[in-house]
Amino acid sequence: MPEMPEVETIRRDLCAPLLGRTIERVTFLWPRTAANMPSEEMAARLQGRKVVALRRRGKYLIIDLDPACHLIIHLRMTGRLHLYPGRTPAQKHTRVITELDNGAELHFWDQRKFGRFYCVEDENEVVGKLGPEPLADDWTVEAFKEALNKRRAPIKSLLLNQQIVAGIGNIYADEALFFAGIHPLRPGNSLNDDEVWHLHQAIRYVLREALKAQGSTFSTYRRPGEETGAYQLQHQVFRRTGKPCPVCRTPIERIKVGGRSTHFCPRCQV
DNA sequence: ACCACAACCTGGCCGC
DNA sequence: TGCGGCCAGGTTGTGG
Repeated sequence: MPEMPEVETIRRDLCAPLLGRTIERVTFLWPRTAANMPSEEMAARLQGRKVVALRRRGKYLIIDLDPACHLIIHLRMTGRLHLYPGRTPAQKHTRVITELDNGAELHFWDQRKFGRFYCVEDENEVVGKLGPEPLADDWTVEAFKEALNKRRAPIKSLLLNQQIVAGIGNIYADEALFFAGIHPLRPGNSLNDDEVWHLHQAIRYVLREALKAQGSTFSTYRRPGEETGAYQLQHQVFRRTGKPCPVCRTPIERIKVGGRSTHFCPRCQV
C-alpha cells in the first residue's frame, strides 16, 4: 500500500520518538519478516544498537544504527509501524515488536505478511538498484526521457518500475498520468518531448501534494500514531471508476495494465 | 535486456 | 449463513 508519500510521512513521524533511542529487544512473531538472515540472528544483531538517523529511499525506510548498520524496512502492501509509549500486547497482525530503552515499543503490523526487514552493513545490497528519487534535483526531464526512450512497455508499467524512478506505486501512477493527459497503455517510447515534460511535472506535483496531505488511506494505511492520510479526498481517477472526470465529466474507466488496476479518463488521456 | 505473469498472504465484498 | 470467486496500494522469480 504505502508509496513514497506514505513512507516519507511515517519517517517524519518516527524521527522525534526514535532518534537517540537504543533497541533493547526485538521479537519476530512472523519470522519470515526477517528477509536476509534468520529472525533470531537479526534480533540479536539489532539488540543494543542506537538509532542515529532515519532516512528513506523510494518506498524503503532506512534506520541507521550505531554501532554502524542499517535496519531497512519495506511495508509492501499492508505494513504499518505503530508507536506506543509503553509495553503493549501484540495484536492479531503484529509481526515484529521492538522494545526501546525508554519503555516505548515500535510494532510492525502487517495483515498480508509481505513486509520485509533487512539488516545490512552496506545499504546498497537492498536499495542499490533503485532509480532516482522523484523529488530530488538529479531527476531531470532528460534523465526520465533517457529511461523511457527504448521501452515499449505501457507507460503505466514503466512508472511502477522502481529502477526508472523510485517511489511511485499504483495510486500515484494513475494520478500522474491523469494530470499529464497521457493514456496508461501508451508505449514508453511513444511519448514525445512535450509529453515526457508534462509527465515529469505531473509526477512531482502529485507526490508533493500527497506529501502535504500525509498520504492516501483506503483501507490499511495508517501513520505511526494510527492517524489516516487525507490525499484520497483529492484523487482525480484512482478508485473512481464510473464517476465523472473532474475535467470533462466523462465516466472514469478501469482497465488492467500489467495485471494492475488502472483508472483513467478515456477523453482527457490520449 | 525486456516483458508478462504467477507467487507470496489475509481478509473484505459480492453474488448465489 | 455459507461458500466460491474476485479484489487489494508491492516486489520477486520464472520463462518466453
